[in-house]
Amino acid sequence: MKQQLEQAVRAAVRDVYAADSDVELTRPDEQFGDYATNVALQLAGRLSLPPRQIAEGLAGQMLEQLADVVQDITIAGPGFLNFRLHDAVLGQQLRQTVRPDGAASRRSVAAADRTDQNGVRPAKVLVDYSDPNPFKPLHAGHLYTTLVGDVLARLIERSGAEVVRLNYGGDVGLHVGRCMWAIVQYLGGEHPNKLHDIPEGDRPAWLGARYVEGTTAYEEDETAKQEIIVTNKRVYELHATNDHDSPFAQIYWTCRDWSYRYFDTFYEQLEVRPFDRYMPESEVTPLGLQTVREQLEKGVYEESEGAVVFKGEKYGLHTRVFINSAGLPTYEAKEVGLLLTKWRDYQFDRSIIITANEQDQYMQVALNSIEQFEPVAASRTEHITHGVVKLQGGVKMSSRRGNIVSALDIIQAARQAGQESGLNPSEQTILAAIKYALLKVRIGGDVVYDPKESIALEGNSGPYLQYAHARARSILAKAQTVGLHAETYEPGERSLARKLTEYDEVIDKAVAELMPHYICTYLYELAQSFNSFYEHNRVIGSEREQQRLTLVAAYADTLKDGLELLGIAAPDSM
RNA sequence: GCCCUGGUAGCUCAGCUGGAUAGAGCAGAGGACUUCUAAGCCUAAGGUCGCUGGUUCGAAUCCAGCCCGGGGCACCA
Repeated sequence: MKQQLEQAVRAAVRDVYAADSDVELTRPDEQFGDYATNVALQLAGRLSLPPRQIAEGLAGQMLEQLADVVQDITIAGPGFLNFRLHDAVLGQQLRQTVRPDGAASRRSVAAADRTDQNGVRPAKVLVDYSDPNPFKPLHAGHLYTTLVGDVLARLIERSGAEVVRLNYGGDVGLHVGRCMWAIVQYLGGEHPNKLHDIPEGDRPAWLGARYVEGTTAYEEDETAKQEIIVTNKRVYELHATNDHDSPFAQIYWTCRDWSYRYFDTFYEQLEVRPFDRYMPESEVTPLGLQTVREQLEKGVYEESEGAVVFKGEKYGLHTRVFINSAGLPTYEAKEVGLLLTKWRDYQFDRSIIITANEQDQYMQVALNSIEQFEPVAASRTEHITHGVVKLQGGVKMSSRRGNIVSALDIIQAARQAGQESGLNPSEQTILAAIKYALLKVRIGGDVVYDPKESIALEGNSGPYLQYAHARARSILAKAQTVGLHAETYEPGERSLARKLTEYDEVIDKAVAELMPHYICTYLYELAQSFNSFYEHNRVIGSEREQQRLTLVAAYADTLKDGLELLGIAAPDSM
């Protein structure tokens, strides 16, 4: 519908004024119509004509041509053209938008997402997110980045692309050295059998405590620091020699496994989609190291003070170390290995990496260096960054100290707020509260998380929308049948119908820009629109029961589809 | 110092590829209701869109400079 009207406007502009224009229809305030365009205002300067006069010329041309679709075209304000659809057309549009049988069948957007470069097969899109490091605790930031990644992957899937969910994690590197050092200290030497004494449920917390000890020792104790550096090297060697047998290696593999199990449990608890592949650093590091050395000879990288660096200054960036003076790869070299491994294994059409924005500049340097020798893979890679999660009240929770807020603390805070509200929400509702609260704000900036507000049943919250959905289902459950559609609408019905037809446009925009908060905003507005309709219009027992039930059903299906796209469950009753 | 981010109502945020009176929620004020889940509905109040210039018929939106917050700037990730 939108495209059809846009074409009609473009054609009219061509026919009447012999001009080309980029026409983008918008959704105006309801009092004006169903669709609007400001094309007359844009043309006014070029044509040296008053905008309202241009609008009149266009309206006259289109009115006849669009008679089957549009009941009127009006001109308002400085020269906006407003279109109002026939009720029957709106009803037809609604049937195309909402398909109760298979919500997931809705198509979407951008050809670039839907197909590969030649437009033949579905595009293969890699989405790399969450990326927790084994041997380190999951903090609030991991919770956020996991939810963002999960929903972006869902959005891309909705566009028809084939999505591969990747989880990259640092199972080698200084943080592992720190933790391994503290583990060995704790065990009183390299005694892997002593690990069995630690109860299964305590293991994540136990590893977290060791990590904090190792970090503190590294910063405060010079002897420990030297030992940790040695430990770090031994971890790399263990991978290089494929050592699974030495006592040190046994400790490493056992604890690494604990970490991965802990991550899996976490993802299950969050009810996010499972990952298709874990790509631990140890797996990509050799290729990264080798590539950086090769490109060092070709002049992409340079030696400086014993290290191998990329000088980003000529590209407006800064210099970063890829291989340190001890010959060990830094995160940068690992990133090279990661990207090349992705490229080798998937030949992706698009690769998206989601991280916190503190990695923004570093990633630019890494990508810029890769562009010098693998330009296609680099150009198909996008880095999306988000901010930091803060608890209401301004508590920071990011550093690698021991005073961080863990991911589970966030869930616990929501649960507690739920209990204090006296409503004892289900786990499903607690998850809805957290997910919606974090996803409703635009990705990019920091997010302030307020447990009380998130779990609140009034206002723009996940539980509110779950309830709105359950309410609609309950009306439908009371009805015998649901009508087919309406040919005419009363004003209250029409408003809701119009709002419902915006759904596809909102999804398209959310997918195209990878901005899930558009969906949140829309769903909330939709619920408000429905509540207002419902307050003023009797459904069951009304003369227009069938027409209204159609709207209720379309509304419930739309809410459910939208919530599920956000990874939020929509139970039929609450 | 340089680079990246952000600065919209008391609080938390939408709006930012320029357009019709700058929108929500929370908090605070008022109201309706013998009815399908009131977790709702209706009404009013609340704004120098960080500041100053510029571009434009038109700027919260684009450009420049400045102020304030967060992050990053060589061997951590």
